[in-house]
Amino acid sequence: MSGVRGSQLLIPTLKDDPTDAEAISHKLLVRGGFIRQVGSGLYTYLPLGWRVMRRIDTIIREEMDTIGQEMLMPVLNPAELWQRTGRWDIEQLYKLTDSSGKHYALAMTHEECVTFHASREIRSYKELPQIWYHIQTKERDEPRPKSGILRTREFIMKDSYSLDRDEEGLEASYQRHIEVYKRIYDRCGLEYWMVESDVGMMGGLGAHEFMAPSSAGEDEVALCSSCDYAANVELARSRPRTPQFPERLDAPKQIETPGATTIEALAGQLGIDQAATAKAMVLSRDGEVVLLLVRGDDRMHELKATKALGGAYRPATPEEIVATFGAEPGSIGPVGVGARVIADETLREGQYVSGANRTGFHLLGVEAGRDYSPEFADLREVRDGEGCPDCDGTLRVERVIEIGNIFKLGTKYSAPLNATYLDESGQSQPIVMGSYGIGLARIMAAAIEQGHDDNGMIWPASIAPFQAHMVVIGDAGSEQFAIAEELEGQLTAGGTSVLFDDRDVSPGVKFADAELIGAPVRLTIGKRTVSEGTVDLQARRGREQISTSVRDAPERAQAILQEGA
RNA sequence: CGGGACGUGGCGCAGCCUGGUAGCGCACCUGCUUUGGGAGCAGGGGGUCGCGAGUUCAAAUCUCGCCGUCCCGACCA
Repeated sequence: MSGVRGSQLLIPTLKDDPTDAEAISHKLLVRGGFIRQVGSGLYTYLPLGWRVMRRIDTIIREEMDTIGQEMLMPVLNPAELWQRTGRWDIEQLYKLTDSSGKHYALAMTHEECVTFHASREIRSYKELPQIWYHIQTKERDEPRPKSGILRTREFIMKDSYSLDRDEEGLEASYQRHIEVYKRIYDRCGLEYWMVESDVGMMGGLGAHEFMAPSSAGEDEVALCSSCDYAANVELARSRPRTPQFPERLDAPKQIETPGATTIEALAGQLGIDQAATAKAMVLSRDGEVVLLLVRGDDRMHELKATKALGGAYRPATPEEIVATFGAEPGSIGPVGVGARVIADETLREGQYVSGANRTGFHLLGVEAGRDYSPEFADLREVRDGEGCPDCDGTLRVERVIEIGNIFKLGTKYSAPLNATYLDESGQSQPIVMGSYGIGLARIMAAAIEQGHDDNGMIWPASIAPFQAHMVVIGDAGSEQFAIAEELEGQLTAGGTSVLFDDRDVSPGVKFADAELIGAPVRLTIGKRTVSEGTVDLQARRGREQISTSVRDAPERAQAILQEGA
């Protein structure tokens, strides 16, 4: 084994940030010559980028092999499989027709395919449990690819599927995945959290996500400072502060509130706490007008509202509002209305100011249960600094990149695709399934988002494209070159991957590229070090350059790599 | 799908408002010098200005349409 020569490697680094890149990982990957864009949401991994992907791939494979069996399923799937599970109509699913008129889907994930195989190959409880996985290209017609490789239309995913006889078995497979996932992310040198997540429209029995903190992320999670509560804000709960209620009333009292059409104006005019008001939002779901209420100081969370309503909605038009409530927006409330009313859980107790359904008027002392009878649901968005729902701690809200997810599917797929087994008594039972995904490129991007400085990337040793970057100042045939080759041999013999930069460019270019590419350790061999019998060694992560003897250099380089994950 | 921006040698940009046939930096090629922080000098190559119509004697520049890319939002099994 030997290192890779810089003169033989495609290293198309750029001095300037690409115009259309926003995320740091996107900028650095393009600048460092790791990726190039082919079209919207479509990227080529150049040699440097692909080296990183392969190292991530290897880590995932090594860990997954401890619990599952690797296989490979096709990207192209017959339409029928997707029609049977009802997923054929998903907009993000690419559909195509072959020359004979048959319809196909480009798989966005492989529940259908796995379940198809399970239905044909699994006969008996004696063959369960199973965990099958593959690492393969996924296709999704993303409405809006973004942030470089963070959201693309084609990407490589490790997806695994557990087959169990019952929920107890599923729970065990789920736990085994959690342990394996933690080892994978630990080995990749990422900071991450496991959080409760929404099961999505596919139902299911529960789900978690693995989230890497980064400002480039698309999701937000709520984390408790003192216990292990951690949840995606899509379903996070919290203890809101207690409002300062005005004096209790035996019945609602109508008051004139001219021009007070916002909570801020209303609370200001009445001189009360915004949290002592109820904010009304009028929505339309399938043409039905529905009134949603949250506390005045809260914001409605759109996904929570969607779940409460049972599907997609739109804001009602002013005409619909006037027709339904007999008053204009800004004076709408729940008392005496014919429409469906859904109130946030915070409104169960206490008396709130709400619209009177008479333009320019509000009601004081409105009480759920007494004055109106809503459905209750969790509708409010959790905010940074609120109390933890499980303990006395405080929640903080952090932006994150989703680097993996795990779902308890139950029989969602096995039922429609007839994946069953015979139990001890000869009864046919549906297989209980789980599905588990990791996006390789997300790991790569998250590692950069979490490890970079002004000069470039700072890779964890475990997934770096090269672990050691040798800057050789001198031509082939020089004394520097000979010493560098000797060091290269020792490093590679010790299992270290080496980029031997022998390019015919100035030293400044080599140093700049070394920092951009971000190998965790850099060795510099020049005339000066040769005359002293030394090598200059530098850890990429903010460390001073040290001078060491040629003999000690490999060992000291190894030591730096050990520290760097 | 709604909103915004952009599209000019490989990359980053200027020129457009006020029409007159394209320029700068980097990169690239050749030669010489240089070699511990994105080298110097000299010479050189490369662009039907995203595409299509229109206005005009004349369009990178004005008008209309389309396409592409990015950003915000919606969406994200």
